[in-house]
Amino acid sequence: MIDRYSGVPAYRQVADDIRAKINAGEYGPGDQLPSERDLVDAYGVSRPTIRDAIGLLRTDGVVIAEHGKGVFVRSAPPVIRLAMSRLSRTEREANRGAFLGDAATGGFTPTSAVRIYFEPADVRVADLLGVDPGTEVCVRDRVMSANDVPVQLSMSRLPRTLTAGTAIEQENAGSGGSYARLEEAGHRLAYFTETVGARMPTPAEASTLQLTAGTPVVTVTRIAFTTTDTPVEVNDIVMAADRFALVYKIPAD
Amino acid sequence: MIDRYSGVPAYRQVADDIRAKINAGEYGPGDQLPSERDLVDAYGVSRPTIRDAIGLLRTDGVVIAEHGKGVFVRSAPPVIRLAMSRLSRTEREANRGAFLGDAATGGFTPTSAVRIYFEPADVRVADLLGVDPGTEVCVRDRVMSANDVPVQLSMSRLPRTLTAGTAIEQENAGSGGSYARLEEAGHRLAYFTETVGARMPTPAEASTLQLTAGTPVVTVTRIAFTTTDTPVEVNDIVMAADRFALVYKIPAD
DNA sequence: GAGTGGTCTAGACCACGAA
DNA sequence: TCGTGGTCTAGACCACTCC
Repeated sequence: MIDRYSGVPAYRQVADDIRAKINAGEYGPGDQLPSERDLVDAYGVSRPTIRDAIGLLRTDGVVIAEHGKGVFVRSAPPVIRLAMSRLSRTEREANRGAFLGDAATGGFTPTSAVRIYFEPADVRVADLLGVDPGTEVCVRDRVMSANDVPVQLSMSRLPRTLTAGTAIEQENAGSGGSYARLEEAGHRLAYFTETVGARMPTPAEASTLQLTAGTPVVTVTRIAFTTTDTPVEVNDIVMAADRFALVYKIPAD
Repeated sequence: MIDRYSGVPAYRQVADDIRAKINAGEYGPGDQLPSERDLVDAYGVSRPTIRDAIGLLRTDGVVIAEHGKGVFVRSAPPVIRLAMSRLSRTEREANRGAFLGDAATGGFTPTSAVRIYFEPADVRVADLLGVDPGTEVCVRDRVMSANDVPVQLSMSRLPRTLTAGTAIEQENAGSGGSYARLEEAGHRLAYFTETVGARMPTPAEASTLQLTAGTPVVTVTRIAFTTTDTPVEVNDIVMAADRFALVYKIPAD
């Protein structure tokens, strides 16, 4: 099964062969692969080599290993599509904050845990908010869950001059969320910018989002602007890449 | 240095320790880590264990190993920010296709290699384009490079009924790109949707994009719609996540 | 208890890069 | 030539899952 003289490392050949079998449907989603010991016999290499091969497939997100049970072909969870409309005033007036809007669109039961605290703005946040570094900001640090599975982290920061005395500084910001409170306080929102990227999760993110190896995170930095083009909130969002897709609509003019 | 009785695997403790030193600035971006043999002595574990630790940091994109040279702390390449305006008619009329518009925004020298071919639409593409499966589509399969480094893959498909006899079926679609040709042919574009996600690259993608381990790809599926809400193009774009960020503007109403 | 993956060792040899 | 990472072996013992 393994060509010793091809120049391609044995563990790569094994990984490629298993990957090919998965693509060919020989192993379907959820199927169990042969045990590592069986693969040792099948390919005629040592167990560490087999483990290197499986390690490759794991970091690529192709398979998942379960201790004591076996290695299984990964089946993709349903993707939740997040539309831009989740940020619309209509949604807010229907009592939904952004994440609850997501839930309505995505069809899952949302829960969220919030931690509120205050801190001086660091250079990046100050720059994005157009304030001086050190200005006190209100931080709403949230873990959002869909059907009790944590799927999104959100760290929202607003200058405290805007939040003092409002429900934004409460754990429950009230119906329509912080954006609704901002508008009530006279800061009418005009638009948001979202800067989207992706990277591998930090260990902390991997653990709270219960990410399996080989799952990147999508990062969104959302900035809310008022009708006077003043930034009033910067929100750093991290979500599991295998569970979300973001949909944007762009005018052609 | 290693606590044998903590329950935390040795290779994890080593990885965490090195990661902490990087975060603390003890090793800065571009710095070389001690050699694996030195780390063996420093931590008192075997080389495979050290290699497991470094493997973790590699798949997390924290360090890069260079054969024969050493292991280095990764320094993030400058991120190219892609704004929505790259799809505007103004950009097209300034002779720029979407990728050339990206280049103007991102400040890099763009080149691109195109392969044109025709094939029947598969179920997904047919569905997105609103045509019957099997309908012949024109495929523009491109590898885009910035300063001669491949950074983006783009697979654009249009129903051949729209492209027959136009420069879209030529390797060089002409100034303003395929979108300009479509509008000249009377298919005035109204808007695009972009569906953004992320995942680990396939081996083929990792090799053509020259991705180091631990770099995910950002995927964008762009669909172009005409003023009659007819989809005319579906474009699957794959880009290195460490080199791009996508910026979208969302109205608040 | 039997089978699974998880961790770890102490070596060996190879391929690459730089001096 | 020497130091670097890359690959590979043949074991060992542990932790988890299921019967």
